[in-house]
Amino acid sequence: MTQVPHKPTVDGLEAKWSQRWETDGVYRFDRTATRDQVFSIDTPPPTVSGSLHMGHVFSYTHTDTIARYRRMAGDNVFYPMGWDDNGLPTERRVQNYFGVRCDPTLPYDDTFVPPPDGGDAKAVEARGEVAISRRNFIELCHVLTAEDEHAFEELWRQLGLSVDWSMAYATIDERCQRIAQRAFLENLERGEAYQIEAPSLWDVTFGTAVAQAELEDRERPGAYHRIAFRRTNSAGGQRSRTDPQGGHNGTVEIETTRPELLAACVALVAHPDDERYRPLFGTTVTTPLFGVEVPVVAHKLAEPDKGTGIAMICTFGDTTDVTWWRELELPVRAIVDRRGRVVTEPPSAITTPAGREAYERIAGQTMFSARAASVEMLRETGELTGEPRKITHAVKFFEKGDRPLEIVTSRQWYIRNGGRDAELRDALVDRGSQMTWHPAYMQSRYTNWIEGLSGDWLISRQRYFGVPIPLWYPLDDASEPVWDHPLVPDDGALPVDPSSDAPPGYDQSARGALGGFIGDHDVMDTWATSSLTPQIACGWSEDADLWERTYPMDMRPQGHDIIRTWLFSTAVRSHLAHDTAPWRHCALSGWILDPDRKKMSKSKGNVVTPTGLLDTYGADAVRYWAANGRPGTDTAFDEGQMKIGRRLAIKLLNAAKFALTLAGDAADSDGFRNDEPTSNALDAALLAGLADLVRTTTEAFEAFDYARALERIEQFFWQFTDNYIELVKGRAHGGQGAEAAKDAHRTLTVTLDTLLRLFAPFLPFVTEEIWSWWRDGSVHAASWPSPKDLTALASGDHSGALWVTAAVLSEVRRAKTEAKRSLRVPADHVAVTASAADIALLELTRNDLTDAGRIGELSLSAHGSAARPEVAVVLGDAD
RNA sequence: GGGCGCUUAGCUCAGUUGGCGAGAGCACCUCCCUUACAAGGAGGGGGUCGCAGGUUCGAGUCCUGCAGCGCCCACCA
Repeated sequence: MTQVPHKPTVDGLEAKWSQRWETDGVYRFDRTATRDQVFSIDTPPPTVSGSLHMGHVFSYTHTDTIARYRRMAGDNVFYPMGWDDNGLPTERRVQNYFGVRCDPTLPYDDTFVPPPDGGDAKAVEARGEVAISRRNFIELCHVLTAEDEHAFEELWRQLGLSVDWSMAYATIDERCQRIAQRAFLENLERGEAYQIEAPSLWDVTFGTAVAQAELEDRERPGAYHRIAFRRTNSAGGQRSRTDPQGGHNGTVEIETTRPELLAACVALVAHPDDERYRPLFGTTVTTPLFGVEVPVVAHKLAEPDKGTGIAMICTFGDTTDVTWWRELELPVRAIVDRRGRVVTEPPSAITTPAGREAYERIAGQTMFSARAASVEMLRETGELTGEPRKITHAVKFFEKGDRPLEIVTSRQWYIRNGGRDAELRDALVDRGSQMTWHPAYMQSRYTNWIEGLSGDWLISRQRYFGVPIPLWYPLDDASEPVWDHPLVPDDGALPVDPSSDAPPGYDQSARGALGGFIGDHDVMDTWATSSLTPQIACGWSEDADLWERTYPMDMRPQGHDIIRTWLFSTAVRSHLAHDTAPWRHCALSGWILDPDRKKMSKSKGNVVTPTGLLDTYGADAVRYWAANGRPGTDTAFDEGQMKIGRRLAIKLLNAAKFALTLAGDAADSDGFRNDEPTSNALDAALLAGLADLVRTTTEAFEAFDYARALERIEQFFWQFTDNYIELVKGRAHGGQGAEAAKDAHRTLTVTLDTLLRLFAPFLPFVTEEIWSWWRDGSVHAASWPSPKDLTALASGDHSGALWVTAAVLSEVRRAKTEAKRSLRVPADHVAVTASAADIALLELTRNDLTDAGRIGELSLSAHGSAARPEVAVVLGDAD
């Protein structure tokens, strides 16, 4: 029985229905479904240490519309949600909030309780940071992230994501750690993970190595310093003249932005074809200040038109230095330590008293101070030519850091990703072609990234809140670790923390002892866990049954900015472990830009919080805004769109109320299984249009183009309310007899029913509300409409009838509006001239038309094949 | 330097195999309290579809070149 409220409202629907969906298990995954019946979604777990922002709402809504469509289309949707709480952002929060510091050398303290003054910044500052073990630190991370996750889940529910909450996971939870460690150990076993000591990019603030994928360039001011090197075999005194023209007389001039690295200089390099420097190849020069003899070498990466065309190679100033050092087999003369300071002990190559003295002045200094000191010394000795020339240049930063990266040599773990192996690289590029990209052009970002890789994936981090590298190293007779023979845990023991657990066959007392062991202190990069979300979500190595039903996954939604990190690293893991692509479809979402076209981000301070908007406009309205963002396209934040979304939701409520009232008892019947098709031209035209709409939106959804689907549905809906309902009012009220009314009632019922299903993926709350007035169950469990059912309801081809009738009605309205009269004013006489075909259709709909337009006399005449009807209107007297 | 994308009304954007006068929403203007909806409804004004060529009976839609904007990447001395 239809129960329509008198004054329907969109307010309060979120709380009402999200609760009902949960208790009814509307979105629960059906574990009995086989792989071909399942649509599995690899939701990228959002980072919980920050607040949710509109970008999240935007892209997660896109995914949800697809999920809801697939569910209605008959798939069993596997739609879990995860939280990414692993990694640096959480560490920083915990550190500040509780006032603690992680010291991985400390033993676990199982009696530890969090400082009670957590959150009280002043109290924390007064007492200073407390050092705790890694395990204790991680426990605190769990405490804090659990709260964050709760808040996130609430918001997602308010937004109406049709997630199966029973399958939530967190990347630092025990199961995820176990899977991450197991996957790593398998990589190790297959030779895909390896450890080497090599120069790598290093963040001096966080004290950790970072990976290529985590770099970003930032423009920074710098200066070229022109510095003279003395040619060793040119003899002469200690202070040879410098030659402003370029130093042919006994000196060679280079330009550098990093004069503080002079002590780390191991060679000068120029292009092999550079005539100016050819005579110097094979000779040596002496470094200024430090008096170290270094060779002049040739390499094709040296660019003749950059600086003076000859550069100094330091170990290590930038990644080019690393390439030169490796390919030219130069010695190491490192002077930068892990804190970003000059090491106190000078390189052994510096032997002269003057050199040692010069080194004294930079030892222990920060790069900044060392640079100033170096420049000063070079001025004193006259080896600085002219003044430093200011420039702006790009410098590499860790994306989360705020000091330039240095390059330091350290022992690190890597996973092969094609960066040093053409065959693997090609195979991974190929995997990209096994996935369908939405939009398609995004694939080139994936391909480009792989083709530009310069090394394998560095996965070890010298941090704490992360999944530990599950290895130990035996200590030899000299108490030196035997790096080549790591000790591996038993699978049953996973996850392990090598800093507090002992390896198989050892006792805890052997830790650090002669002939004993040490644990690996490092954790894995957060991406090393995040890249396993398909394995985590689908239960790899833990739940074979679930794995069988869900992997490889159907869809991976994510932002286009993390193709190089998340998407790519996930492809790597699946390729190595399962020899498959992780997903069939990659759906990329754009960013939310503020009105100034900047990406919204916390650091820019232009973030708008979603909660307030959800409260103001309602979830359906916010979803409407999001769903209007084209796949892959950056979209401006626009509250105006939310207002329109809210209006749409309200309009839907009112139109539904009205349609159901008009339809009366007919609404209670199915509507689809009526004996005879309608013969009314207007009804048939509407139903034909509706069938077309269903076809179009189905195609759009199959191509993951939710935005296109919404656009079409909305367009049809307004046509339905503005024209069809207006035209059919009189007939539905019985103005043309009972039989004619029945057709109208059924058409109203069927159209509303269909529109609700079509709108359901976008406006889940308001559609569910209306559905509940007159239908059983949830609209979200209802089937997606079929065009066949709709065309079966209409007899004859009258598809143009609605259009031409509405066009005439519009002309009549215009006449009234332009006469500044009310639409209630009768039109005494309306004369329409149109093509024969249109006139024939108008004859069929004339009663509806005269009702809706309050037309006294309607005369129709066919004339030629005019494209659009010409309408002459004579208005009546005042009402 | 390489790759990708964008450039349509004042603003935000649709326009999918090239086809009969170029669309929507917002903003602006006019009118209407019509018994579904005044946080509404009915109408209206406004665009040489970035520029220059080309293919075609016909191009916003295809091709070439150019320009501007944005993003990604690059070994940035």
